[in-house]
Amino acid sequence: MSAIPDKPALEGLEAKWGAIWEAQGTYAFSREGASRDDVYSIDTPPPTASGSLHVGHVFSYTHTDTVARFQRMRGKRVFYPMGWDDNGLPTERRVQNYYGVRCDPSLPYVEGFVPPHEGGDGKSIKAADQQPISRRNFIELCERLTVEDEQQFEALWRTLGLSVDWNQTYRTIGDESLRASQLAFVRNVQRGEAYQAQAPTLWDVTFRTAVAQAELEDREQPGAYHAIAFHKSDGSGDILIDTTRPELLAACVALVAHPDDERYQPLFGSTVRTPLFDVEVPIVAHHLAQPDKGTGIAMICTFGDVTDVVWWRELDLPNRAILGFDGRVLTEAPEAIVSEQGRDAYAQIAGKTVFSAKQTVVELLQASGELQGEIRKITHPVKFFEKGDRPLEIVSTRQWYIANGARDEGLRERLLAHGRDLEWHPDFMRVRYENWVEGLSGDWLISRQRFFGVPIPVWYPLDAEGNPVFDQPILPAENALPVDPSVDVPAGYHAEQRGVPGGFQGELDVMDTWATSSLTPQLAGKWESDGELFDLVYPYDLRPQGQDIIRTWLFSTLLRSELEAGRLPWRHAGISGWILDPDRKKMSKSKGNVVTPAGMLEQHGSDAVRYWAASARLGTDAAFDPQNPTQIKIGRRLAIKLLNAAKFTLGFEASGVGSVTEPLDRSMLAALARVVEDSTRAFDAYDHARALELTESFFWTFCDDYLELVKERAHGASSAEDPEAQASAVTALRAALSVFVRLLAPFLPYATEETWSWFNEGSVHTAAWPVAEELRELAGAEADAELLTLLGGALIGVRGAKTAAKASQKTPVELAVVQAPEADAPRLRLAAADLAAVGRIAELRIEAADVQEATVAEIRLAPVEV
RNA sequence: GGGCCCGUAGCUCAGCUGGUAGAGCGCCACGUUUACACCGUGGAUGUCGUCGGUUCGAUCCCGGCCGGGCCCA
Repeated sequence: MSAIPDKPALEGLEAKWGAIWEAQGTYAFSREGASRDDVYSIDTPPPTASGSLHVGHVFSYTHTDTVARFQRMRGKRVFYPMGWDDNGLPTERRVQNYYGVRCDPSLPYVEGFVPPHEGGDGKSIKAADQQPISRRNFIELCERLTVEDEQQFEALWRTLGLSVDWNQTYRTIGDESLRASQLAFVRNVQRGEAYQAQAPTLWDVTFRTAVAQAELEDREQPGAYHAIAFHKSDGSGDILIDTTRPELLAACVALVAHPDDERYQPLFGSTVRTPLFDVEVPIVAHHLAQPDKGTGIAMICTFGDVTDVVWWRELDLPNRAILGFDGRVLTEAPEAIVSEQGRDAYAQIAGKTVFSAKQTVVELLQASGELQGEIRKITHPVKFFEKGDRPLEIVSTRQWYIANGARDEGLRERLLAHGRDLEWHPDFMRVRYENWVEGLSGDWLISRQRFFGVPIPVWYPLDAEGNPVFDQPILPAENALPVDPSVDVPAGYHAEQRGVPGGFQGELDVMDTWATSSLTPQLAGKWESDGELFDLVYPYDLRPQGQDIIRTWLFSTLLRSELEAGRLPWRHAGISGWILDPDRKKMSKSKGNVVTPAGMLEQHGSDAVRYWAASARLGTDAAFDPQNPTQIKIGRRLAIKLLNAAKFTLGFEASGVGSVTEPLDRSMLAALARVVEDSTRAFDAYDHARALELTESFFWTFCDDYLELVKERAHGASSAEDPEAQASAVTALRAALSVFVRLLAPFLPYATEETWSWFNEGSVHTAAWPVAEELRELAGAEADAELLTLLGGALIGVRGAKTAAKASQKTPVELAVVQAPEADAPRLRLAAADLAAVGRIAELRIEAADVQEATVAEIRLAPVEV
C-alpha cells in the first residue's frame, strides 16, 4: 500500500503505473496449467504501423481493452496480443517518400546502401527523382522504417493503457508469419482451394498490380457518351451504340442488347462490322444489357468493365485485349484486325495512354463520320482500387486465387452458416457480412505484383525451350518454410538451373496483404509451431474490428479458418463505429480534420480519453469535436472525483470497521449490489457503454447524496454516543469504495489503480470483479435499497429551500417538516438523524401526509449571525 | 436499384419485454461547506422527424413519406 497524497492528481499516473505494470507483468498471459475454459482470447486487429495514427484507433482499441480488463478481473487468463500488419502498399509508399527510393527488381543488391533521403514527407521527392534500388535493398528499408513506426504505435498503446501482453507481439511480415502464411497457402494448394488461372484481372496501372474485389470502390467520375455507328454486315444500314470508352473500339468483340428488347430482337445472330477497324462482330442477347441506357445496345470490349468480363465469359466471346500492364495500348494489334485501314487506325493508337487513345479514336471517328451527334457529358460510377487514384483497367493475366465460395455453392453455404453462428455486436452487422458473401462474383485473387509481402512459395519448371510450365508448380516441403522462390532453390534442382531450359524459375509475386492478415488467429496463436498454445486460444473468444473491414479482414479470416479447420475462428465479433467530426463527416486525412491521439492523451490524460471512447456503444458512431471535447472533460472530472472521494473515504477513523447496522448504509450497499449485477450483465452482453453508465451514475449518487448524508456520522461527530453507527458508516463506505474502484477499473485504469493502491496490495486489474453477494452480506437480507433515493429526495428539498433563501448550505435550520406518503414516512424516520446532520436541522419532523413524494412542507432557517 | 443504421431538451446521447420522457454538457441563480473551484447546491428547457394504422393507451409495434449516414449493385 502507498500513502495517500495530500492533493491527488491525474498527472503522471500514466508513466508511474505503466512502468509498474510492465515490471510486474500485470497483463502477461499465464498459460501454466491452463485449460481452454480458463482463457479469454482476443484476435486483436494488427494496425499498419506505417499508416497514420488517428483518434479512430484510440476509440476502437479502448472498446476492446475494457472487455479484456473485465474478463481478466473475472478470473480469465486473458490472451491479448498485439500484431503489426506492415506488409503491403502503404509501407512501400511510405518508404518511397521517406527515403526517396523505388524498387526495381532488375537491379542487383548493394551492400551498405545509404538512401538519398531520410524523413522525406513525400512532397519534396518526385517519383521521377526517386532512386531505383534492388528488391532486397528496398525490403531492408521497409523493415527498418516499420520497426521505427511500430515503436511509436506501441508507445501510444501503452500510454492509452491497453492491457496488451507485449510478450505476444507478432508482425505479419516476420519470419514466423511468413512460415505460417506460406504453410496455409501450400495446404490450400494441396487441397485444391488455391489455384492459378489466366483470367481478366482488375489492374491498377499506377501500382502495376492486380487487386481483389474486396479492395474496389466506386467513385463518381466525369465521362461522356459517344454515339458510334456500326455497319450491318449485310449492308442494310447502321446500328448506333453509346459508349463512354471509344478507345476500346479495337477490342470490341460483340454488340449486346437485352433479350426482351423488341428493337434489337430481329438482329440477334446477325453481325456488324466495327467502324475504323473493320472487324466483324456478332450481335448477341444478354439480360445484363440495359434497354434504357443509351441506345439500349452496347459494345462488348475485352475489357472495359466488369460487366464486359461477365459477358465475355458467359457468351463465350474471343479475347482481343489491347491494354497493357502500364495502362497503354499494346503495340501489337489483335489478330482480328486484318484490313489495311484497320491496321492503320490501330497504329495511330498503339503505345498511347487510355486518355490520348480516346482522343485519337474520337478524331478518327469524326473524320470518317462514324461518330454521330454531340458528345454528351455525364458522371458515372467507375471502379477504383481503394488506395489508388486512377481508374482500374482490366487486363488478362495469370494469377493465383483462393476459393471463397463465389463458385462453390457448398462453401458459400458453410460461410453463411458460420456468419449465423457468430455472435455479432451489434447484431445487425451480420447483414453486411451476408450481403458480401452473397454478392461475391469471383474467387479471391491473392497475387500482387509488389515487393514487401509474403512471397508466393512456388516455382515453375522450365521446358526445353525455357518456357515455364505453369500448370505444374513446384511446392516447397512444409519443413523448408519459409522460402523466397526468387532466392531459394526447389528440391531436386541446383541454383545454376534458375532460368535455364530444363531448369526452373521462381514465382516473383507476393501475396495480398489480406492473405496474411486473414491468418491473425493462427499467427498470434503460433499455429503449427506451438500446438499447446494454439489449442488454448483457438477458436478465439473475440474478434474486435471496424465495420469498414467486414468484407476484407473479417470475411477472409473466417474463410481461412473454414478452409483449414472447418470452423469459426471466434465466438464473438465486436464491431466499432466511426469517429465523426462536428459536421458529421467521417474523419479522414484528406479532409484535414484528423486529430493526433498522442497530443490528445497528453492534454487530457488517458483515463479521460478512454472515458470518451468507452461511452460509445459498439457499432455506434461517435462525434468528436477537438475544439470542444465535452465527453473527455466529463471523463476527466470522473477520474478526479474518484481520487478525491477515495481520499475522503479512507480518511475516516476505521478502527471499528466490522458490521453495517444503520438503515441508510444498508440501503446504499443494497442499491450498489444491483448496480454490480446490472453492470456485469451489460459487460457480458458486450455493452461496455451501459456498464460504464450504470456505474458512473450511481457513483455520483454515492458522492452527492450518500457521502454527504453520512459524513457527519463517519467523522465521529456523534461517535461518543454511538460508535457503532460511526463504524457502520465507515464499513459501508470502504466496502462501496472497493466495489466502485473495481467497477471503474476497465474504463479508468490509471485513476483506479492509484486509488486501489491506497488501501490494497496488488493491482486492481488482477483483483476480483465485484459480485453482489459481497455487498448483500454486509447489507443484510432486509436492506431497503430504495431508502437512499427516498432520503435523497428529502435532501433536495432541504437544499432547495436554502438555495431559494440565498443562504449557504451550512446555514442551520431551526425546524424542518418533511411530509411523505404514508408508506414512506416510517422508512424516512429510520435515517432521520443523517438528514438532520447534513442539513444542520435542530428539529426535524417527518409526517405522513397525502403527498406524491417526500417534500419539505416547512423550513425555518436560523437567523443569520452578524 | 437492393439492404442496413439513425432522426428524443441548444449540444452529445440514454430510454430494457408499449403505461403520456431522462442524464451530462451548456445556460440561469445561489454558495469559499476542513474530499474535490479540474468544486458544490438549486432551477428552466421537449407537439420524442412526419403522416397513417394496431391498441384502452405508442418515443417504443406495423406501413408510407421526409431528412442524415453507410454497405452492396
